[in-house]
Amino acid sequence: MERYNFKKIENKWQKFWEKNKSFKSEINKEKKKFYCLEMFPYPSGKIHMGHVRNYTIGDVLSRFKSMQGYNVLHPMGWDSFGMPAENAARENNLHPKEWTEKNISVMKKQLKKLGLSIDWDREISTCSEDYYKHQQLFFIELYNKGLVYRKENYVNWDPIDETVLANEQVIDGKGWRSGAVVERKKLSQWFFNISKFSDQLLNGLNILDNWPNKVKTMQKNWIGKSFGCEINFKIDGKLPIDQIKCFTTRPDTLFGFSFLAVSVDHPISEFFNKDQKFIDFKKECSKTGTTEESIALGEKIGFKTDLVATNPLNPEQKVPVYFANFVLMDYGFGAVFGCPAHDQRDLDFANKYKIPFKTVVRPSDEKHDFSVTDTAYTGPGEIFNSKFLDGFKVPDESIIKTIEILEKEKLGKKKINFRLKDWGVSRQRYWGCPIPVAYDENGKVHLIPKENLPVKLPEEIDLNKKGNPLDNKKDWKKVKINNREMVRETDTLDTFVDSSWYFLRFCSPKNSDYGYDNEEVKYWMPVDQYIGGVEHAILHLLYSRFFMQALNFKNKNLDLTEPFTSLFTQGMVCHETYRDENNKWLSPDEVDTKDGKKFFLKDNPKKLVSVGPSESMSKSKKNTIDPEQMIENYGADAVRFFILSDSPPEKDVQWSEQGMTASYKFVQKFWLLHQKILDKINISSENQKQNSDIELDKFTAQLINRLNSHLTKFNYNVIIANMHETYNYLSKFLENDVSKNNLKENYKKILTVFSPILPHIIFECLESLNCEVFQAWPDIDKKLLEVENIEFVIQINGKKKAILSATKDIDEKTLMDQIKKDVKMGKIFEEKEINKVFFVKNRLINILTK
RNA sequence: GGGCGAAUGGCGGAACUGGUAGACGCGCACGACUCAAAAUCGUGUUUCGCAAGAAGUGAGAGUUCGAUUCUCUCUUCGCCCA
Repeated sequence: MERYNFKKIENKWQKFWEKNKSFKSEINKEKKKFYCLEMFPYPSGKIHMGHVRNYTIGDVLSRFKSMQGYNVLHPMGWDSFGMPAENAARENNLHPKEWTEKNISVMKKQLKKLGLSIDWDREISTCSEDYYKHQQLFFIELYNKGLVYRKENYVNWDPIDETVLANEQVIDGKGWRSGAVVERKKLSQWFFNISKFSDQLLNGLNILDNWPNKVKTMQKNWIGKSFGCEINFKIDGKLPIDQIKCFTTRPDTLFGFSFLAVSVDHPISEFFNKDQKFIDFKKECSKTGTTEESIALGEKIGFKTDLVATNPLNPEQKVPVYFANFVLMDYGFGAVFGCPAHDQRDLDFANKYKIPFKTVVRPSDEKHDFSVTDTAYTGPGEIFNSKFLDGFKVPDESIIKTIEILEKEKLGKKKINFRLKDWGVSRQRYWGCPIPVAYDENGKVHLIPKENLPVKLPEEIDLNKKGNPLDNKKDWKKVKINNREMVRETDTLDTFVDSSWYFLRFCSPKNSDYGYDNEEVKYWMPVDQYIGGVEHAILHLLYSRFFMQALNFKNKNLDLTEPFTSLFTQGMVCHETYRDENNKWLSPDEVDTKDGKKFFLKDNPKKLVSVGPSESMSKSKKNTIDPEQMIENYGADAVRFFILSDSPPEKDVQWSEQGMTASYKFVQKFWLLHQKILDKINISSENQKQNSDIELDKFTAQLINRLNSHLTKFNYNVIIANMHETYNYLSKFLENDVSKNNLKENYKKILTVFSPILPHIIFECLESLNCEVFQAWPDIDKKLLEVENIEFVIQINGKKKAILSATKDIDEKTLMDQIKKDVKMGKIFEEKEINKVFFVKNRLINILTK
């Protein structure tokens, strides 16, 4: 018997699918559509195991849905703008475009080797002019709708490289390449007005029933709607400042007011800009960084001003005004009122600067002597020490009533605040979509006329020069609009913009006059199932949702606000980590073991290797496994089988060599079994159905029934277990005498339902069984799911004592009689008196004795 | 610091709406084949116990005839936000 030659067979079917355009998708209004989308990859060089997992999950679903009769759209493309291309270009002296295109061609070949059911005719690449020209049009559309604007904002500035750094390029406050201390610098930049849709983006989450709650909570927290009030504090001092506005969610603690803190970027700071001490303080603040994290962890420092603020509810109370590093200008109004007793951060600050304060909330069970010293009290209770607020229940009643009082006295007003900030889309880089605007000699913004789009990236570029590459490109910058000399915008768009609408492009990838075609989008959208890593739970998904809002804004272009009906977030692929005696990372193929406990260097078995915990695969820790190598060694079917087998798709999975070989062996065994089944069919004759035939009918029906549910719930690891069970069952089953056609029909169904997992070998099996290779998903005869005999669990006092086979739907009395007749069980009733009996139909009986 | 989630054999994990815990795989042990090994096949494999039996799903409580599943407290771990 011939061993299964996966290389030959996989290649054969991949060619077959390609030649026949088996996965080409076209509008067909007769059929229900299913749009299955996996997050498209960044073409970094080669595919990694994360891609294999992501795309295998999507492929199984796509194939399943199309067998169920859906018209499936399953496209693939490339998120191909971005920084790594520029870095690689510098290192290898290769143009970003060439580098990117080379990677795409490699990765496309690799993906094809996985046997994915992708409609490659719809392939898109965000760095192609054909894609980004539409994006420029969207930019103009959004600009005209008033959703795009310019404002000054801080960036991480590397003074040596004269470049803006992304947050992840700042390591310990220094530029990752130059090592220079990073400065905060103000630049004029482009923003998308995402915060305009805060409420819609928040409320939209409510209809996304098929999104993981985790992701919805993350988005909800990110949007951060808070209910509170704005309060004007009267200011006295030598400066021309009358009042400072604060936002607070806890106006009810106003009698605990003990200082006012403002951001160093607050407009009033300009009155201090000549004070050397303030300048020093501001510099000190910039060292602690701007992220909320560094502020939370860092030391809280303040700069005391001579200003005095008045408590609006208690005008005789005057408190000092500080600049403080923990107040951010872009949240609220850049000013907070400090209430140390009921906010830990305020308390730390007050204790540090010895600012006196008062406790105004006490837990309901505490009496008059409650007071805060080192730990702020933020829980529920009631207001005290607060005159006319005394006795209000904290939090709800106290906050609402206090706001009512403030509004009545015209001291403040109710306000909803959002944490969500507008989306800064300017990037001072070359490899991105050019922003289609120019500036006249007065710096006024002019849109590039539509007929002059796309604004193409210049081909020739020097990435080794300091500064923004496009800004250095003097000839490219010059542009004539309406016969006026102007200067182009040299920033490019954040690559998150590229991925915010690619799912629309897939519906009509070749539409030339707009980013998408309305009719196609109406048919295919929304995405029925979106699959990707949870790391994109916030930004990418929120930006995509925003884009739908923005395209619909004013003109209801799409008549659709949520792009992704269902979302599935898959876990990561992990592997053990290895280090040598010098603590240097080692890759798995440099390491060997005999017993799975002691590991040593392959080249030098005397050198022991220390084994670290299994972590998500990453190049920096060298714990990666190359998918192409695995496909080469074991075949795509075996790799698909393994990546689905060991863990539920939403959880992390451990890569293991043993698991991989086991999967390979399964594929081989499956092929041998297939030969045996073919032989059995050949030698069997066409008989009347016997017991064994009916048993097989039932097995098949139950299998399909279980698979239906597992597939819709993404229990793919259980499907793999079912495949093993089926293998075990069939190999035993062949010992029976069977009816020829019955075996063939059942086996065909079994092959069919496993084909989404192992498409190549199953297509080969179906072909050799003389069957159509594209099978429809089989229906089940419901009668076959019924069972005649139930294995009843007999419990005495809640403990399992025996199992008794009884006919289906047996009643309690008949079953009790049977139990009493039973040799072993009967005795119990002689000894003990029955107190009560619990009978669960077709399941169990629980007998309680005295 | 806040939010969310998880915890089941040596390991990965199964268990429908509360109803036989440990499916399936890996590993391990023994056996067959072999001069031998690998591969393959077969048997076994939660723990304690010779056995009958008992205990058992992170710990402790609660609801229930019955809890891996529901409730509360705690511990540990993970993720996200900070």
